[in-house]
Amino acid sequence: MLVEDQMCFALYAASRAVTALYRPLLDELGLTYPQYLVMLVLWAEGPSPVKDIGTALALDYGTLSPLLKRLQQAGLVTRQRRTDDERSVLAALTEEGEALRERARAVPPVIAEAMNLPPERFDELRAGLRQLTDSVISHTG
Amino acid sequence: MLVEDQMCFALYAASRAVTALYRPLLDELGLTYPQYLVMLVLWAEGPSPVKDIGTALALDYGTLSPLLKRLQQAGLVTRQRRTDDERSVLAALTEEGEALRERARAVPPVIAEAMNLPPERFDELRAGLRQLTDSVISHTG
DNA sequence: AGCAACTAAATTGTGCACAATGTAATTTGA
DNA sequence: TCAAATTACATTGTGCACAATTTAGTTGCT
Repeated sequence: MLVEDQMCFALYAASRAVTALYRPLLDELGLTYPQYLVMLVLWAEGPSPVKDIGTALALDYGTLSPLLKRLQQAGLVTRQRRTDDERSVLAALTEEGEALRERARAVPPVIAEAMNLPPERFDELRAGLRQLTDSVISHTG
Repeated sequence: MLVEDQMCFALYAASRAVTALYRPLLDELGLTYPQYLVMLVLWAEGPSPVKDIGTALALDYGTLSPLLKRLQQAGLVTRQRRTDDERSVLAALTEEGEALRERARAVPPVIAEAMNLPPERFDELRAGLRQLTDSVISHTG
C-alpha cells in the first residue's frame, strides 16, 4: 500500500474508531454522533437556521433535514419557519433539549481520557488535521 | 466550548474533506472510496477471504457483503466459496479488476499534492492518528 | 410592476457503517 | 461420537453523507 493511501486510511480508521468510542456514551443520551454535533451547535449558539448549522458542520440539507426531524421526534428541538423569511427554518432547543446539556457534560472527559494523548501532542494533532482540511478544501473548492 | 475546538470534529471534518477530494478521481474509475480501499487490499494481497479484508480495513460483513456484490456486479471481482472450508468466501480480482490498477496509479500523486504537507508534518500527523486510533481501540475493546 | 436570478429547504436515490439476527459449516470437548 | 460452541458470512433495519432534482419564497433588475 502506498504512503498516501496510508494517510487516508489512518484518517478514515481514526474517525470511525473515535465515533465508536462516542457511541455507548451517546446511546445513553439517545443521540447519534452527528446528532450530538448538531446539539453542540444549538447549545453553543442558541436557535439557529438550518443553513447556519450546515455551515458550522459542513453538512447539507440532505443530511440535516431528516436528522433534525428525528431530533424533533425525540422532543429535543423545535423547527419553525421564520416569519420574516419563510424560506428559512429555525431550529431551537426544547426544555428537554436544554436539559440534556447537563448530562452531556459527562461525555468529553471520558473521550479525552480514552484518547490518552499528552496535551501538546493533542494540540499538534488537531492543528495538523485543521491544516490538512484547509489545504484539501482549498484544492477542491 | 465551540464545536470547532474539539478534536473529534477536526477528525470528522478532515475525514469527510479527504473523501470528497478522492470522489472526482475515483468517479472516473467507477469506484467509491470504501470500494477503492477494498481494491487496494486485493491489489496488494491477491485473492483474499472476506474475513481478511474486514480485518485489514476494520469493516464488518454488513458493510463488505453488499460492497463486494457491487464490485462483482461491476465486473471487477469474483466471489467463490472455498472448497476446503465452505464457510469462507474468497474474493479475487478479474482481469478488469487487475487492469484498473494501472489507471488507479494516477490517484495518489494528486491526493498527496492537494494535502500540501511537508514530509515531516505528514509523517507526524499519520503517526498521531495511528496512536490515537490504538489508544481509542484499546479503551473500547 | 414583472420576470429572472437566487436562496433555503425538502425529497429521492445510492452507498456506506454498524447493530442485531439468522444460517450453514466446522471445530470442540466430555 | 455427537451435542455445544465457534466461525464465516448474509440479511434486515436505522441513520448518516451526498448528488441531483424540486418547491416555495425573496431579491434584483429594468
